[in-house]
Amino acid sequence: MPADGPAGGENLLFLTDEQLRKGIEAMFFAYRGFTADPDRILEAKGYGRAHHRAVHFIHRSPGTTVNNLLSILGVTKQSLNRVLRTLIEDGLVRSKVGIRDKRERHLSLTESGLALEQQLSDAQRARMRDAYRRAGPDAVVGFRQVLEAMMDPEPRRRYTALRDGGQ
Amino acid sequence: MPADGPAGGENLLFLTDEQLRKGIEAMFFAYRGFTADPDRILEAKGYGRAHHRAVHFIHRSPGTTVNNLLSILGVTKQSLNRVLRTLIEDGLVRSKVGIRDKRERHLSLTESGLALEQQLSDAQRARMRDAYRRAGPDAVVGFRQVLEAMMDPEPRRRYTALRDGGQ
DNA sequence: GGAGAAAGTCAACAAAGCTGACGTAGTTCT
DNA sequence: AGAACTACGTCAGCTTTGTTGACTTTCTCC
Repeated sequence: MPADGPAGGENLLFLTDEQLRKGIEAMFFAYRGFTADPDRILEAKGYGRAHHRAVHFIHRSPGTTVNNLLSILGVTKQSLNRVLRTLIEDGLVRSKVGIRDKRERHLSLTESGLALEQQLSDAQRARMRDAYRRAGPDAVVGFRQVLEAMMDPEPRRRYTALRDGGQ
Repeated sequence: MPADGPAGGENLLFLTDEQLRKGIEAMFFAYRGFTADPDRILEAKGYGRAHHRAVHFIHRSPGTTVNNLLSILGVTKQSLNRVLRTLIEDGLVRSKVGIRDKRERHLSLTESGLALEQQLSDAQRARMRDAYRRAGPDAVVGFRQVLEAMMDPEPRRRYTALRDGGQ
């Protein structure tokens, strides 16, 4: 046992506090890089990260309801409403009264909304593509596995549902 | 060429827009999980994520100066100062006037500051450890590679310097 | 010794989160 | 038909954390 180190036989060096600390800091710095490009674009247009998230998820699920968006984003309706109102006023998002249930509002992107989404996701995908390319396919698989394991159960359920089914 | 798909020979399926979109969303949901546990602890004590970051990096580099911390965190000194002031008032952080240069303040954690840091990093490491364990060592290597490739150059330089040298 | 740079502090403002209360329209249950 | 519930929107007010601008103290260099 002494020869195998404190872990006692298995190779668990990747679970040391030091390794975990590095993972934590990597997550911090990487997330900042991940949001940096969209942040610059958004700032120039007077929007923030909250607008980006709304636009992204409306784009992914056109016709989604406010309530639906709320549970994906995990914010209060007052907070989302503030963002949504400016997006609708600026003509980037369309809100249509539901047919079956008229209490619901179905959200979708307008032409200019789609244009902004394109611009934002182009920038973010470029960053992601570059990282993927430099790290290689095997690393990408591992990357996704760890991220998925790090999510809370409910977002994970939501994520994996879209992961494979998403076209 | 048609048999190999549009990429033309290489296996670049992991670079499709759809794959990249999944990576982007995974990053979003995972980061939320990543910060969830510390956020709960902090909220109970009346602190926010900014306090966590300050405490973390002071812990990692005791005796660091305000300016140094500033460039790691990438915020304005006024913003950091507000956080630092409450931490000092509450007796979690110690600020010592520099000996060689009296303009500088050297920061370090007090006993109770260390206790909070411990509590926060325990929670965050537990989450990270669990994710690592479930994904396995190979996945962890890939995870770190992609994150590193996603950072902006300057944070990456700073990160890799600490990555291997850190104790 | 004086000019200017550097480190840190104070004040005031903005974005985006939160809670709580309330209104309105539409749906469902009894 | 009436009561209860749901979806959405809004007002008011608070917090955290980012910003810029103005200021003091301290050091460095000419």
